Amino acid sequence: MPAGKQNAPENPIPAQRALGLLLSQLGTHAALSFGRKIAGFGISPPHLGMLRWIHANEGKNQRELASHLGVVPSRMVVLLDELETKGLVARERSLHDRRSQQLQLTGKGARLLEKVERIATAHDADLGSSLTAPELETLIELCAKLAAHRGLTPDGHPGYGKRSAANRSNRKLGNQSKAG
Amino acid sequence: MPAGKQNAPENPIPAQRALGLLLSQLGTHAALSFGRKIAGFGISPPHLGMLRWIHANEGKNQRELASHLGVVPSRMVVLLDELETKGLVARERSLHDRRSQQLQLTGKGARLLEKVERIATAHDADLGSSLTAPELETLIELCAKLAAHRGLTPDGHPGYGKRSAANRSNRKLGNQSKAG
DNA sequence: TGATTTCGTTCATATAGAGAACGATTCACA
DNA sequence: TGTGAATCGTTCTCTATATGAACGAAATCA
Repeated sequence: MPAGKQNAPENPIPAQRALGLLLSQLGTHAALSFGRKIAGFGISPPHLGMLRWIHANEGKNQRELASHLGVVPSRMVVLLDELETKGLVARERSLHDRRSQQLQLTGKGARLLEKVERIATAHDADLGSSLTAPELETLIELCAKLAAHRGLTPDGHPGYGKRSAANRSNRKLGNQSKAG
Repeated sequence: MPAGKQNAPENPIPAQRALGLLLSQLGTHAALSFGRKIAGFGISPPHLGMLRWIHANEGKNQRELASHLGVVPSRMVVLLDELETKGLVARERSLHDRRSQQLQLTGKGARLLEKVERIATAHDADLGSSLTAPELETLIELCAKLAAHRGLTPDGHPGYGKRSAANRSNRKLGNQSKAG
């Protein structure tokens, strides 16, 4: 489909077939387009991940949330500030340990989460709309297999800090962004 | 492996099966881990994309490179400065149009590209190492199908600016990063 | 009790990316 | 042929994202 670009001497894997490149493209596309869909609600994909976790783990503190998501505590403060300012999440000093903040969704937060989950579901359906049902099933299965093998669990998924769940130990990176 | 997290009331698509989330996770993981592998050479994945394109399109100018990669011109200046400083790329004022800069790889750049392509090939192999050969073939095929349907060509792939090839028109986004 | 650790926070800093404006040049065309 | 418009690359400014150091308050250890 695209023209021009025939004169490549060496021949590494043709770009169309490079798994890493494909995944990077698709992942970025999926995340950005989803981000656009929920931007109107004033939240970003990272925020959604937080809302989900808080919803499933009411009363846990910031530390736990941060480590599940692979975010540094100081960053978590900012992200939570944003959600709290919008009235979606409430921080409450724990009675047992007055250092820690217990997190919970507000009614508004819970309602918003529900709405956004519907959008996420529709987004997923849209993403796979060019495949047949069995193809889609296969794709998801293979992706899940890959993710499991790389230690990528639904919690602490990349996109929250460069130290993703799978790299929590690995310090020291050069400069880079995404793509490959 | 991780415990706790059973009490989710509504039930949207279980996170393990959400295509968008999986792709976002895998894509970010693939890009970051690849970025780590080539960081030692002083370049990042975006730089590699540039080297590839320049190699395949010697003599074209920055404008063309920028638009193929979906990067804003002012950003391209910086990225090219980095490659030029490292002696990998040469800018040369065009004789026909003295506004534009013709791009080409230096010998050093070409040699580096070759080395890095080998790493990329190995990286791809590693990514798919948990699948059987036919599974891998299937996965790549399905991903390619998805990518083609979304208008994501090997040129101008996401990871270069938030306006990926597929969104070149779409302005105005809220705040967001990746993940979905 | 005093030393140490933990939690959340602030602050300083770094990086990536977008957009506005600009000088130099080229182009359109009257 | 000359002038206004468009184009190319650049610099500057701003914002978003992310990290790490240091710190106060509180808890825990010894």
